[in-house]
Amino acid sequence: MPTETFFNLPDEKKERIIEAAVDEFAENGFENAKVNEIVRKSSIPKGSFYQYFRDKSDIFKYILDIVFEKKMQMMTGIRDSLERSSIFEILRIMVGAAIKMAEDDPRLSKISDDLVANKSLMNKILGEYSPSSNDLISSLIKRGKDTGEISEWVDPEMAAKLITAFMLSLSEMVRSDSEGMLSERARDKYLSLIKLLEYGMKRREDYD
Amino acid sequence: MPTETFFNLPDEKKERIIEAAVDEFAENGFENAKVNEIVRKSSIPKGSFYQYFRDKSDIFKYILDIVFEKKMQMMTGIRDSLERSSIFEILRIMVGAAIKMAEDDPRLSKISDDLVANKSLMNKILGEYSPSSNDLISSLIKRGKDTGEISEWVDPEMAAKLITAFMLSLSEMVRSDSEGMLSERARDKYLSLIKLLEYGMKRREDYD
Amino acid sequence: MPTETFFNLPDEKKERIIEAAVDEFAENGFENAKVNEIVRKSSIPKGSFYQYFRDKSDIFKYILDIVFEKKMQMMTGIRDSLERSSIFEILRIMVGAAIKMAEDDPRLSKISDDLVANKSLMNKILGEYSPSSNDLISSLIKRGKDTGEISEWVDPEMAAKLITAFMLSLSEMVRSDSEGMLSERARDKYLSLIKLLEYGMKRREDYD
Amino acid sequence: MPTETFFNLPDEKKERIIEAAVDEFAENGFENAKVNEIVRKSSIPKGSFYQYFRDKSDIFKYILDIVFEKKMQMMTGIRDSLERSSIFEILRIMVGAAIKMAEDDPRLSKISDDLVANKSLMNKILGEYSPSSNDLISSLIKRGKDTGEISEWVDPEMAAKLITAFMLSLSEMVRSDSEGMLSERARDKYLSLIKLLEYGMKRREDYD
DNA sequence: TATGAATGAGCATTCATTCAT
DNA sequence: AATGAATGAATGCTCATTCAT
Repeated sequence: MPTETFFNLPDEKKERIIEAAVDEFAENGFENAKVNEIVRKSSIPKGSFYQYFRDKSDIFKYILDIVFEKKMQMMTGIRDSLERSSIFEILRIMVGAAIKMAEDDPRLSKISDDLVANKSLMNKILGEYSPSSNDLISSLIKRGKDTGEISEWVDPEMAAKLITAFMLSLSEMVRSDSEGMLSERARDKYLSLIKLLEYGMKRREDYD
Repeated sequence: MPTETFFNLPDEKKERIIEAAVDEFAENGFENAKVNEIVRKSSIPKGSFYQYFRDKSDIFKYILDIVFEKKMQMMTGIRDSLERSSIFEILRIMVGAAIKMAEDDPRLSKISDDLVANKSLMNKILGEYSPSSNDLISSLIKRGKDTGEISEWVDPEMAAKLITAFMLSLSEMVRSDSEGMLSERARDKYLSLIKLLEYGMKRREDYD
Repeated sequence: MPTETFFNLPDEKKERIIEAAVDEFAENGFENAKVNEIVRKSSIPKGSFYQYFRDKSDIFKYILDIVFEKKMQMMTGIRDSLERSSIFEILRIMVGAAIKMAEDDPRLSKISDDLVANKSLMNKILGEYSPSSNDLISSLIKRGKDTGEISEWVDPEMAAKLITAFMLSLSEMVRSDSEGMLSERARDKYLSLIKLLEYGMKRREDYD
Repeated sequence: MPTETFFNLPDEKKERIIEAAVDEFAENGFENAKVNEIVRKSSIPKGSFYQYFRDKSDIFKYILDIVFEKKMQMMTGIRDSLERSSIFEILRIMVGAAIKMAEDDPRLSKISDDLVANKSLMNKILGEYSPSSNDLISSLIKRGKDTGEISEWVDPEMAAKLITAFMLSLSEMVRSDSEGMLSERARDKYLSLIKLLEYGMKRREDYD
């Protein structure tokens, strides 16, 4: 965590530092990000940096906090629907959130995805265990199997990992989508992939 | 390519060097791998390293050759079936190969996956363009749409990216599968994911 | 150009570094000069060097700036006389400047001469083209031919190269002149060489 | 000096090695020439190189021997005329020889010139003293003054150095003369520079 | 003697972190 | 608290020379 000194800074300055760090981490990942560069981009003295943050990991973790917060904001609506909606509906919401995040704030989205994709980094930064979205998703799938929405043969852990990979890949597609794909059509295209997942897992008489 | 000097080395030594390099690249990726470390692990003088390889890229490319060769061995059977089999059959073979590779030689599998996942690295190492498995897969999907196996609404490029992500994720699962899952049951589990994909994309009267 | 960091250094330290660099470059030329040596001679940490200068070229260019400035100081008087003096008068001034420089600051003189003599270095350091003293001198000679001061048969380009070589050689002589030759006599001696050039090129009835 | 081993080699091999060394030294000068490269170009084993020559200096000195020998061949005619010709005639012959050498064997010419121009290299390679062409030329000039051919005010040592610089510069011009300048016209152009020197030094009533 | 692998000191450069004011 | 200079271990790479067969 940043020091008190950091939090006492005027907002504008804090903003500038965060901005610079987000930029640097999104572009280069944790390992290749340079403290020098963050310091340069935010125009603060190098010494100050180490008065605000213990080290590179420290500011990275702080940025991650921001990422998670943002993610949670995007997910509002999920919580409410968690109880009453079909699992596919929930999935659709989550995917929608991921897409929105990738569109609205590609850099935060990138940082988050990097972390999810890179287990050793995750352990290094966040310590041994880490809840991960996998757990949430696999529990959703289990429930889906219980309610009969999802086929018997689907393995929850496996499917959860697949879905995670799928969402990462979606984010990446959105981010690298140079044309922007103009919202509507884009979303359609992406959502068709969810349809794929849904058809894949859905329980049906003629198949099981 | 390594120099002749390298190829003239006693097998034991070559082995040691390759071993060290595979280790280092698998663990750290290209950028973060250290020549120093390869040199230390294989107990050769630093100068020798540069008598065997032009630079870090050189030995990395060489390791990639080994990776591809291994991959090709694993894929035997695909070539033959490429013409006559259903696209899902082919997918099943490819996935089987990826799984076998991840089981047999997790480090090579890791190196390969890193490359597939990291476009900029790919360009840096292998030159500007590079076919990528995406191209193969998306053309398979197109064919599937033509023959009516696959639903109209499936977007080939998107689905290809998804499948690629899926395969990467599969590899990763297998690799991190500490118990080993002892073959049979494991494969079943993994293959069920393909079923998911198949059901997801397959053309069906009641849905399209 | 050096970084701001460098310019903020106490004068004594800047001096020490410049001193060390001038020494090193004068003695070994650009290619063979060692950053390590500059660092050792000036007793600064290696890391600091790279906080002051981008790389070896950077400090070299900076030293060249100093060289040129010095040269310009020495040349005061040329500007004024450029229009109204005979070409031989101008040459005399230039030579005088070169000599003074070689006496006052042999190391700077050496560095400058190296650059003039080494076209490929010049291109490498200063970019593709570079006016070079040849251009100035050959245009002077052309003018001399126009005004009838210089014989018809003199080829300006050739003569310019000769004169450049002559001036380099003069500098070198002065520098290696261990006794110092105590000013007056020295200058006489050197100036006699210009007389040689003058007589050589001057238009005369009985010869042309 | 090369070892006996070297001299016992078949001519073709000796030739190849010399060829490679001349190439490398002409292109890069002594300091920047690489033993590795000589070894590569001549296709001999690295170990052999050190069985033929003590070190890099050793082969360089040997190449210098060849250079001098060649130079002497080119100078034939000088010896004979040394006694009876006017000093300017002799100079003309020397210059002619330098030009011929630069045309016939630009690489040897380059190596030789580098040495003449680089006193510290000369000392390093040939030991403290070294006769140098200067001595010959300055004694010629002295004689010229004695016989009244050359003006009183000419300082022999200085003029000798000038002439040396002049000859180096001539060689360089010839070598870099990409068009080749088709012999005849070329020589004229170059010889006009000697005329310049001659007119410059010659004793004349109206000047002295 | 021929061969080519072995060696290691040396080079330019980078960067996270600490220190002094 | 702010500042920016100081630091040095580490990195990728080079090359003359020696060693072992």
